[in-house]
Amino acid sequence: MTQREGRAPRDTRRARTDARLAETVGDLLGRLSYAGLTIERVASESGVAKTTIYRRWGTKAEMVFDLAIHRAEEQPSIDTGSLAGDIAVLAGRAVRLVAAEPGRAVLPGLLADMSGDSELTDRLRQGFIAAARDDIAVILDRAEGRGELSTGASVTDVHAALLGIPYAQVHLLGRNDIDALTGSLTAQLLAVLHARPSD
Amino acid sequence: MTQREGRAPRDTRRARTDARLAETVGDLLGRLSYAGLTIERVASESGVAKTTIYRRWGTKAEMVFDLAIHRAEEQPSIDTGSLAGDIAVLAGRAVRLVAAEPGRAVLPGLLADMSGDSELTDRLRQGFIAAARDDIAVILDRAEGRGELSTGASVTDVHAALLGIPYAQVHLLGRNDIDALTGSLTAQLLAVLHARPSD
Amino acid sequence: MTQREGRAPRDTRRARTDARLAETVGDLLGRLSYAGLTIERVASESGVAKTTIYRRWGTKAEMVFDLAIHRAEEQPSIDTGSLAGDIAVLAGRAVRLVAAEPGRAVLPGLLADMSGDSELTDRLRQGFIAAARDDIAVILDRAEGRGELSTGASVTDVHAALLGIPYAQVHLLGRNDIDALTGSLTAQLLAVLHARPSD
Amino acid sequence: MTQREGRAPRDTRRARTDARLAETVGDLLGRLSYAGLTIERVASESGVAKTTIYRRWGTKAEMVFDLAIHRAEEQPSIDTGSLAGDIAVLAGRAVRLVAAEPGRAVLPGLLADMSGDSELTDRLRQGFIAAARDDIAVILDRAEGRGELSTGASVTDVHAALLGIPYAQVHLLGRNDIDALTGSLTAQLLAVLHARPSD
DNA sequence: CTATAAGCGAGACGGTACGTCAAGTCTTTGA
DNA sequence: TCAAAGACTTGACGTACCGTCTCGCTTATAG
Repeated sequence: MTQREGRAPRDTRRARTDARLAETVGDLLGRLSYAGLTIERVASESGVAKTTIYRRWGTKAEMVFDLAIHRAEEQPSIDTGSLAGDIAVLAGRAVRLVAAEPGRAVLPGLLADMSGDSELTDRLRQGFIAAARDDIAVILDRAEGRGELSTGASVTDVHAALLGIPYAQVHLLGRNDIDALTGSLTAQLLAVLHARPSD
Repeated sequence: MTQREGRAPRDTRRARTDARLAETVGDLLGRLSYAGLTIERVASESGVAKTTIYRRWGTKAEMVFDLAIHRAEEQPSIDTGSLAGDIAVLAGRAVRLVAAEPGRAVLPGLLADMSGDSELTDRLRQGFIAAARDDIAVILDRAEGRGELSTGASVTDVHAALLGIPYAQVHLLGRNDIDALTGSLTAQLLAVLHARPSD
Repeated sequence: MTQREGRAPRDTRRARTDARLAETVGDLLGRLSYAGLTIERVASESGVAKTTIYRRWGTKAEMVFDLAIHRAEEQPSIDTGSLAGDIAVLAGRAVRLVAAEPGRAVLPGLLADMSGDSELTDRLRQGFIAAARDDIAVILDRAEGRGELSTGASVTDVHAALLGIPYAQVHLLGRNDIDALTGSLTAQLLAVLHARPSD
Repeated sequence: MTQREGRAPRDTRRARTDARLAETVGDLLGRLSYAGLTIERVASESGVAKTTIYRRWGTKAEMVFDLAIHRAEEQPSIDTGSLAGDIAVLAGRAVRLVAAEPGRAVLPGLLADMSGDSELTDRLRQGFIAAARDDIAVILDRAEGRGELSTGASVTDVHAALLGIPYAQVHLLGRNDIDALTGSLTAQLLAVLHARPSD
C-alpha cells in the first residue's frame, strides 16, 4: 500500500508551473544555449508569466542553475574499494558535468554571471561545489586509511584539478570526447595523489 | 615627397583613436568588470563613435581580447635549465594570467561569449592558446632531452592543467593568493609529469 | 433573544473591513493622490485582501467615489430666504467639493476613468450630479415664486456653471483660494440668473 | 513662386518619423480614446520604436498634448467689431475644443495626468491656457474702449467660465450638441460681462 | 450547540504596460 | 569623400498593477 502523505508534492498548480518551466528551460538550452535563453523567451514559450518566473528566481543564472544543474545532481556516494576506482568514478562524473549537456552549454555563461556578483556566487557555490568537496574528502580519507596515500593531499587542489582540467579541455582546447577526457583526468588526478612530493 | 615611410606607426588619427579606446577599455574593465563594459559606454567615455568601434571589431569580446589580453602578452621564452624551473615560470605566468587583472575580470565573460560562437572561438584561440602550447612543447622537449621525463607526456593535458587548475581555483573555489596558487600549481604539474604511469 | 434588529449596523466583520478600507483610502488619497492610489496598495496597507475589495467594487473609480466622495455628501437642503443667499450657499458647497480635498485630488482622475466607460458614468452621475440638480431646481423655483428671476432659467446651464467654473479655476488656471473662488462664482451665477437676456 | 528656404522642414528621417507618430496617435485616439492609447501600442502600430518616442516626449500626456491638441491650435485672432460677436466666436472655439474630438476624448485624461505633476502642469498650461487668456484680454480691452463693458471684468473669471462650463456640460452632464452648447455658453458669458454688479 | 455556508486573508497566476539599456544599422553632417 | 555624430529599430530587462483564481481559515447564523 502506497502511503498517502498529506505533505506529498501533490499535483498542485505550483508543481505544474514548475514542470512547464523546467521543460522549457531544458528545451531552450538545447536549442539556443545559455546566451540565447532569455527570461522573456522562457515566459512566452512556457506560457508562464514573467512575473511568476521572477517570483521564483531573481536571475536567469539562478533559474538555470536550479533547473538544469542542481536538480540533476542527486548522486549516490562513491565507494569502489580502491582509490583508483573511486577517482575514476569521480572523474567520470566531473567530465560529464562539464563536457556533456547541459553543463557544457551552461557553465561558461553561469560562471560569467557569477563573476563579480558575490552574493550569487555564494549561493551557487553551496549546492554545487560543497557537495563535491565532501565527496573528495571522504574518498581521500578512506584511501589514507588503507595506506594508499603517501601524505595528506590537499582536498582543494584535487577539487580544482577535478573541475578545472575538464573545463579547460572543453572550453579552451576544444576537446569533446568524454571517455578520453575521463581517462586522462583520472590519470592526472592519480599522479597528483600518489607522487606527492615528499617535502 | 612628404611622407617618409608608409607603414611606420606615426601619430596618425587612427593611432590616437586606438589609444583612447585602449585606455577607456582598461579603465572600464577596472571599474565595471567585463559584464559592465558595454560598447555604448566605451564609445561615450572615449569620445570615439560607436560606428568607429564596430569598424575595428565585430564584437565586444574581440575588442576586449585585443586590447586587454592580447596586447599584454608578448613574453620572452622560458629556459631556466631544469624542468622544475621551467614549469615554475610557466605556472607563474598562467596563474597571473588567470588570477590577476585584467584576466580575472575578463576571462569568464570572454569564455561565455566564445561558447557557441565557433568563429569567434577559433579567432581567440589563435593568439592566446597556441602560443602557450608551443611554450609547453618546447619545455617538455628539452626536459625529455635531459632525461627528466619518464615518458612522452601529453602536451594537451599539461596545457589543460596549466590553465584549468588556476581557473577553477579562482572562479569556482574562490581562492585569490597568487603565490600560493603558483606553488600548488607547480607541484601538481610536476607530479603529473614525473609520475607518469608506466603504461 | 440577544440581537435586536437584523439589519442594524452592528460591529460586524463587514463593518470593520469597511472601516479599514475607508481609512486607508482616505489616507492614501492624501498621501498619493488618485493616480498613486492602487488597489494593490489599498489592499496591502489596509490588510484587506484584494479579493475582498473586488467583491465590493468593480473598479478603483467606484471604490474611491463611494468612500471618498459619496459618503461625505449628505447635506441639508438650502433655504436662506433669498436667491442671492441660496446661490451663495450653493456656490460655497460646489467650490468646496471641487477645490478642497478630497475632491481636488480625486475629481480629475475620476472623470478620466468615467470618460468612455458609459456604464460607470451613469452610475457615478446618479449620486453626485442628480442631487445637486434637484437642489438647483428647488432654489430657482422658489426664487421664481418670489419674482426674483426674470425668466425661467435653465437648470442645466446653472448646473454646468456651478461645477465647471470652479473646476476650471482649480485645474486649468491653478487658483486655490476657496473664499475668493466662492465669491466670484456666486457673482457669476447671479449675473447669469438676473440678466437673462429677454429674447 | 513658392520660395525655397534652406531651413525648411525637408523630408528628413526625423520628419517622416514625426508624421507617422502623429498619424498613429490621431488614429488611436479615435479608436481607443486616451486611456486605451499606450506608448506600447503607438510604437507597434506606427512602426516607430518606443525609445524613439521617449526621446521626443517624456510622457504620454506630453506626446498627446503635442500631437493632438497643440498642433491643431494655430488660430487667427478675433475681431468681429462687437463684444457679442467676439464672444460668440470665442465660445464656439472653446466648445469645439472641449466637446469635439480630439479634445473630448483627450482632455479628461490629460487633466488627470497633469493633476499632481506640477512640472507637467506648467508645461501644458503654457501652450494652451496662456494663448486663450491673451485673446480674452484683447477682446475685453477693445470692448471697454467701445464702452460695451460696464466695468473692468475679470479676465480670469471669463476664462474659467469659457472652458469650465462646456467641460462640465460634456463630462458631467452628458451634453453633446455643439451648437446648443455654443449658444448657451455665449449667453452666459455675455450675462457675466454685462450685468457686472456695480460694486 | 453545533453544522454550514458565507465572508475573508493570503497569495499565486497570466497578463499588459511601463520606462530603460544596449546592440547593431542607417542617415546626415562637417572637416 | 569619408569618418564622427547620432537617430533609428529591435529585443530584452526587471517592475508595478491589473483582475482572476484557488485555498484554507474565521465567523455568525439557522437548525
